[in-house]
Amino acid sequence: MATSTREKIIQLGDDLLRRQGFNAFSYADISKPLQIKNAAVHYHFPSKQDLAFAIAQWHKDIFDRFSQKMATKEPKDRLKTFLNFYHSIHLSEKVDIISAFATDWYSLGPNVQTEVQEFTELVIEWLTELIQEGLDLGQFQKIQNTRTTALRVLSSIFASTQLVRITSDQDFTRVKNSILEELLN
Amino acid sequence: MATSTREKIIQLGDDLLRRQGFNAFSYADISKPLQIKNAAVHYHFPSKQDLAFAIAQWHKDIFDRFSQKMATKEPKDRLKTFLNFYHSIHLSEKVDIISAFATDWYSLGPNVQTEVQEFTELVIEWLTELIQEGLDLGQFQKIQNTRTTALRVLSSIFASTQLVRITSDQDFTRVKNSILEELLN
DNA sequence: TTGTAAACCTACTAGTAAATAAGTAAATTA
DNA sequence: TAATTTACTTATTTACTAGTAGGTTTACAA
Repeated sequence: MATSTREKIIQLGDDLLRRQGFNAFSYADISKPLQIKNAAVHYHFPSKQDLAFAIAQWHKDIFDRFSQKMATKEPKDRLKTFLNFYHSIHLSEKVDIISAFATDWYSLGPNVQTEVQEFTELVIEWLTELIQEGLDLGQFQKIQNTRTTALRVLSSIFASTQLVRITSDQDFTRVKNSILEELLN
Repeated sequence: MATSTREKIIQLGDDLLRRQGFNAFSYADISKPLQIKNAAVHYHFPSKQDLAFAIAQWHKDIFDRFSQKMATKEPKDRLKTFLNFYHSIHLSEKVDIISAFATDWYSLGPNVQTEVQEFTELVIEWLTELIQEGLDLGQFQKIQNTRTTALRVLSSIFASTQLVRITSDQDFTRVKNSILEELLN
């Protein structure tokens, strides 16, 4: 399956956004590795905001496919897969896309912000439902409000992808296991 | 008490770093509001790395004074003060200094990274001790490993300062209260 | 075969970035 | 009081930034 230039730009842009931040990479950082000219990137994404928008959209699509594929699995396994997904992010020296957008929030145009908000709400709702289901099935322990728990799982895990840049790899595993232990019976 | 230009630059730099990110502000964003010339900023901080270093150092000093002032108070109150401190950060549309540095990690020189690491370890250790003391005094419930708990408190709270940029103010209060409830008897 | 549109490239602009050299005024020290 | 240091300014450099105008190639459709 051949990857289009457009797709390659999005993927590389995503990589740079999450490794270095929105204001830390330029169109040259994209065009050089892909061996195309600067203007070619501008052809696909006239402005950097357009690229940011496409990256946000891309993540929405990926998450949609992910949640559909996971729909049949039980809450416990869904949570584990989710946490493992973040583990792979942290190993690749990137941060979660939500926190990447959050830190550069005031550099983003309004339509990008809206797209990111929609994506984030999608993830929070997915986690909230997962937790509710886990409670109903007796797989999870009774905790607090489900949205609050979802928020804490999300923020713990994505702060960890940032924090371990400063401290150590160990600390990520620690937090990850602690989330599981806290929820699971 | 007159604030020196040097001090003003650090404070404004800190503000910009935590509101917009390291790569999103320029020396002009500092010199203009202070009504000095660009070169004056370079006089105090020859390179942007030097400024970042000074900001990190500044936070170490502040935290030192903070922890000394708090030393006599009991764990429960120390935790509350700590959480309230972060609440004020989030209200000012800034993020925690640790997460600000973490996101721009690969834009920082090695000496700045070391300084940030030292500061972060300081905060984690302070939190770890606080939790241990709280346990010993019977003010906190038995949780998991103390460092793990410290990491989760820290990452929850500082991810929240980012997350609420995307979602809502409410969500911050939710997480903050949840941390307290979880620990307190 | 001609027309057209997609996917580029060449070449450029205008603006901004960090950083520096050299000069100056005021305060501090010898 | 002379020398020096501190805290700047003016003026400039080098490098890079996002973004654009206009030309070229390729493929596909009429």
